Amino acid sequence: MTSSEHTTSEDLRGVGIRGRKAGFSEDQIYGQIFDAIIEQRLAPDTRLAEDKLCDIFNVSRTVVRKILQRLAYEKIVQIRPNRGAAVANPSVKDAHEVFEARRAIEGAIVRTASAVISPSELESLRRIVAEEEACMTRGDRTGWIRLSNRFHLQLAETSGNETLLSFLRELLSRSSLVVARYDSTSRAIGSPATHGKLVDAMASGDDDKAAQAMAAHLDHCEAQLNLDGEEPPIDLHTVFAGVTKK
Amino acid sequence: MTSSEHTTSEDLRGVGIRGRKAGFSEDQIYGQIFDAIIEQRLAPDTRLAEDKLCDIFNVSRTVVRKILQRLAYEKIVQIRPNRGAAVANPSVKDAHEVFEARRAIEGAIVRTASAVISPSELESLRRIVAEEEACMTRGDRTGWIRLSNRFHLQLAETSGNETLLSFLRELLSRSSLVVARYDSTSRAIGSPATHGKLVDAMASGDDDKAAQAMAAHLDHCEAQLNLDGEEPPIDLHTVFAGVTKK
DNA sequence: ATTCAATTTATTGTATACAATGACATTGAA
DNA sequence: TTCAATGTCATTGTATACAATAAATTGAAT
Repeated sequence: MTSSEHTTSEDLRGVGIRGRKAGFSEDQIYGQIFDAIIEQRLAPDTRLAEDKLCDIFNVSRTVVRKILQRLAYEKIVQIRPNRGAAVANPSVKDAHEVFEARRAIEGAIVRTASAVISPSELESLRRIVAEEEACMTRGDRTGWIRLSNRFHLQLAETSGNETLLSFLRELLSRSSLVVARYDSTSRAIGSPATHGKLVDAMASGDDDKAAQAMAAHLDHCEAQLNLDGEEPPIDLHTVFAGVTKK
Repeated sequence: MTSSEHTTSEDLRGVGIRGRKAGFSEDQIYGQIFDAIIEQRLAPDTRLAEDKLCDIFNVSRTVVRKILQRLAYEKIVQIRPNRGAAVANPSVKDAHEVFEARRAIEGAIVRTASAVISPSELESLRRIVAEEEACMTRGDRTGWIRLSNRFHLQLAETSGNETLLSFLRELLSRSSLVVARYDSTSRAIGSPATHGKLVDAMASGDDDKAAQAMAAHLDHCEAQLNLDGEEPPIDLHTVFAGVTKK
């Protein structure tokens, strides 16, 4: 109980989550945990014990619990009653559902967006695509994912529909988890070239073409995932928990 | 402070919300508040003070707050920092967004559903439509709204996509608030006949036709709303709060 | 009377104490 | 060695106390 106080939170700190003496706003803490999950510094099924998070961020369990519940609403964290929170571990079905939902929502988004997008917004999108390419060639997977998400979010923002935007935000987070879980080679992030074609279609003002480009893009990403094989090997951990003697 | 203990919660109790001595699960309380809002027993902008809810349901503020946050996440309740929770009062823009999102999501749902729906599920849908007609002729607005929501939810359930289902659940709740706010004559609930046509299209196996029926249905509902006129008169209440002398 | 400031009151935000639950280890017998 | 039962420990669930904030009220000065 003496030494444990140090080791407890070290495993989370070691993952890039840092807290200080005092004063971390709820949103900041939320953002830190969110980023750690999305950027795959916290793997699926990693337990998020309340006390450890309290130690790290120097806040009470009240606010930690609030944040965990928020993450649970967004399906990034799973809370099981009396058993605490853990980073969500999406099933194969979840993965399919997320992409299906993205097709529906981003289809609508891209149609609206291509009708109202301004030249400067088009330019901004192209800039993101360029940065994506830089990340890809440099092998910066984390940056690449972040930029890809940024691309899709910006599209949603130009569509002007905050409701669709918030749905997409959730779906993008879940997509990141799906990629972390089912795409070891990062092929499912979606190539910058495809994003480029999407921008071209929007620039031409043909919303059907743009919608089709988006659908093709999402189909392609989903196809890159290893969803056909065996079920989540992470369950093995639980399955063999009683067998392996420590 | 003696008599206030009674009056405090009476205004909420008077709206059909009832608590007992002890023991109300979180989900039950959530459901009671949710239903009261959806069935329009609690009007938009009605304040939901934590203490009063605690009195009514005999639980601590901890659990009441958790429930309020959940409702806020679903955009049925609005929480302003340090100022408490109130029944959400959707703006005109919100109303348009909700219907736009429903077109996107229910379009996808109806396509998938019409591909996999069974005869018994078709029959079940028809039964709901029949009940809707009964409610309409009898003038039972509450029952009608409930059944209409039930119809759309069941469709989503047969599609099998839980992600789209949960999005739709949120959108239906928000739709109910929009109807409460912008449709005094209840024309925007959508006529049972339109639901009937939708079922016919699905029965024929033509998913394009079914999707089109859904789109037409939603367009029709949205068109029935009074969204063009002046901005929310409910704000007047606040505007005149300092003028009218009690 | 009206306006503004100061004070009081009501309500929400946060921390913490205690209760309840589930996980784990130890024990004992088959 | 395996299994079940039991007790201990770690962790989460709930209530409550206190702090912080915003609203309401009071009172004086104009």
